Amino acid sequence: MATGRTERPAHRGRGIPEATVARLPLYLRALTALSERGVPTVSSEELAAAAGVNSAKLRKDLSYLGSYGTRGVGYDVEYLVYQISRELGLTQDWPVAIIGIGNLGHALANYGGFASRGFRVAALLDADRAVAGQRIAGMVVRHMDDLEQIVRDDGVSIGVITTPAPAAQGVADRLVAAGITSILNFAPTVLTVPEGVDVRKVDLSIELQILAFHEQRKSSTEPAPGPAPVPAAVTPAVSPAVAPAVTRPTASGGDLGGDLPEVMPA
Amino acid sequence: MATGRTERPAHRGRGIPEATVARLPLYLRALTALSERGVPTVSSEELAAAAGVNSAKLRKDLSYLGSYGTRGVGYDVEYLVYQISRELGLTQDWPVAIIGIGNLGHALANYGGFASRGFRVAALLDADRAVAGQRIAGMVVRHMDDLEQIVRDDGVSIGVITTPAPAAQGVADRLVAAGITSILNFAPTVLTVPEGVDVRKVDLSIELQILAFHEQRKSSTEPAPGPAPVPAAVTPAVSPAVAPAVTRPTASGGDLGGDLPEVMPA
DNA sequence: TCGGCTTTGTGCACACGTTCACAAGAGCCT
DNA sequence: AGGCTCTTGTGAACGTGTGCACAAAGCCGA
Repeated sequence: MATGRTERPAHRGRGIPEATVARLPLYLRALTALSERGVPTVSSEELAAAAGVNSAKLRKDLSYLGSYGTRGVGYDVEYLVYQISRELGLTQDWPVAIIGIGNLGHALANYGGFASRGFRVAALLDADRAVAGQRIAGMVVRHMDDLEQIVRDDGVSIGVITTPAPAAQGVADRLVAAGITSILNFAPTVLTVPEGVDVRKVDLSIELQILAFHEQRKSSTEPAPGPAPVPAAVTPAVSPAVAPAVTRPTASGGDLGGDLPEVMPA
Repeated sequence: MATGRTERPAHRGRGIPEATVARLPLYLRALTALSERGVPTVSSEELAAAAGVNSAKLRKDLSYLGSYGTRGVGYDVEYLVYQISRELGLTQDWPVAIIGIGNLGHALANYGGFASRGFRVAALLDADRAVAGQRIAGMVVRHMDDLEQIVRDDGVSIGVITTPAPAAQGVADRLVAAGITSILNFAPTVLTVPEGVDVRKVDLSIELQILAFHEQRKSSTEPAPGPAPVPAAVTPAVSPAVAPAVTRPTASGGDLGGDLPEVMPA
C-alpha cells in the first residue's frame, strides 16, 4: 500500500492492539474452515460474519498486519491463513507443559484442540506421586520434582497450571524460575509474576458469575419496568449483620476453603 | 455529570460498565478469602493488591455499586461481600445444565467450585445413548431428547455447552428454544443466537494463541533492547505484485518462510 | 480506453476504559 | 476543639477500541 505518508501504518513490528491480537485466532479459525471448503477468497463482510464481528473492525484488524487484500475482490484465504498464522507465531512449535493432572488437567491432556495449532503437549506433571507414573493421553505423568529438567530438556515455553488454587503460585514461581515466560492459569487465584512474564487466566466461575449478573438483570427488568427493589438506600456499613447470610448459598459443606475445591476452571 | 445526583450514584438499575462487572467476581473472591481469615476491613489499596488491579480502578468499580466504604478506614469486608454478591445475583440459586459429557464436560461435572457460588449443576446431558445413563458426579446423565423437559422442570437458567464444535450451534438453538437466555460455550465455534440471549465463550486454544503471539514477540525483541524491534518483519508487502502471485504459497514454497502451517482445529 | 461496480483501507468522531490527583470526609491524638 | 493522618469517591486527562462513511484501487464489460 505505502500511502507515502510520513509514518507508515506499519504496526508491523510492534503496535498491534491487544484487542486485535485477541481476535486474530477467531479469524484464523474461520479462514481455516473456508480453506477446507475450498473457498479461494472472502470479502471482509463474509469473513466478519463468519467470525461474528463487525466488518469494519475486521478490516482494520487485518490492516495492522499489512495490506493483504485486493480491493473489489477480497482476501485470498490461503494467503491470509498463512499471514495470520505467522503473525501469531503458529508457524513454529510450542511445547506446552500441563501442571496438575486433576479433572481439568486430564481433560486438557486429551483435548485435541492443542496439537492442531502448533501447540504440543510436551509434558504432564503432578505433585502427587500416585498420579505421576500413570499414562494419560499416551504420555507418562512426571513428578513435579522433574519440572526444571523437563522444561530445560524439552524446551517448554508455555506452562498450563491446572492445580488447586493453593498450589498455583508455587508452581508459577518454579515455572518462572525455570525460565518460562508464558503461563495459562486455570487456578482461581491471582498469580504474581515478575515483569516480562505473561499470564492469561481462564476462570469458569467468573464467567458464570458474569452470566448470572446479566441474567438477573434481564429477569428484573423485563416484567416490571419499575426501578430496582433496593430499599437499603440508608444502610451504612455499620450493620453488616445482614450480610453473612449470603456467603453460603448452597449448603455445600464448608467448601469455601478459599476456592479450594478442585481447581477446575472455576 | 448530566444525571442530577439526587441521592445515589444511581448506576443501580443499569449502567454498571461491562469491564467492572467482569472484575466484581475477582473482588468477591479476594474478599471471601479475607473474610475467612477474619479480616474485618480492607483499604482499596489492599483489596486491589489482592485482586491484582489498580486501586483507583477498584474504587471506581465499587463506586458504581454505591458508597460502601468509610473514608479513612476502608471497606467492611462482610458488608462488601454481601453487596457484590447481591449485585452479581449470587444470592439466588442458578441451576446449570451441562451439555456434552466428554472430557471437559466430565471434568466440569466433577468440579466442586460450582456450588460455592450459588451455581448448581442441575443436569448433565449427552447425545450419545451410551453415555446417557452413566452416573457421573453422583448424577445420571440424561439424553438430549429430554433437554426441553429438563430445562422446564428444573428451571435451568444457564446452559454450558461442552460438545464438539459441529454440534454446538444445534444445541444452542435447542437451549434457546427451551427458553434459556444465558449460555457458556466451550466449543470452538461462533454461536449465533437471537437478541436477548447472552453467550460467553471460553476457548483454550485462543488463549494459547495469544500467549504464543506475545512469546514470539518477546524472543524477537529481547536481544535488542534499543529501537529496532522486528527485523524479520518480512518484506513490506508493498509490492502488490507479490500477494496475488502467492495465491498458493503451498508446496511451491512462496517467498516467505516457505512452510505452510497445516493448522486446523477440531 | 473509459466509466461502472465492488470492496478494501483508513480518517474521523465517538464511546468506553484507565489512571492520576485531589478535595471531602472520618477517625484519632493531643 | 483543633489539627493531623488516612482513605474514599470522583473530576478530569488520557489512552484504547469501535464503527461510520468515503476515497482509493482493482476488476470488468463495452
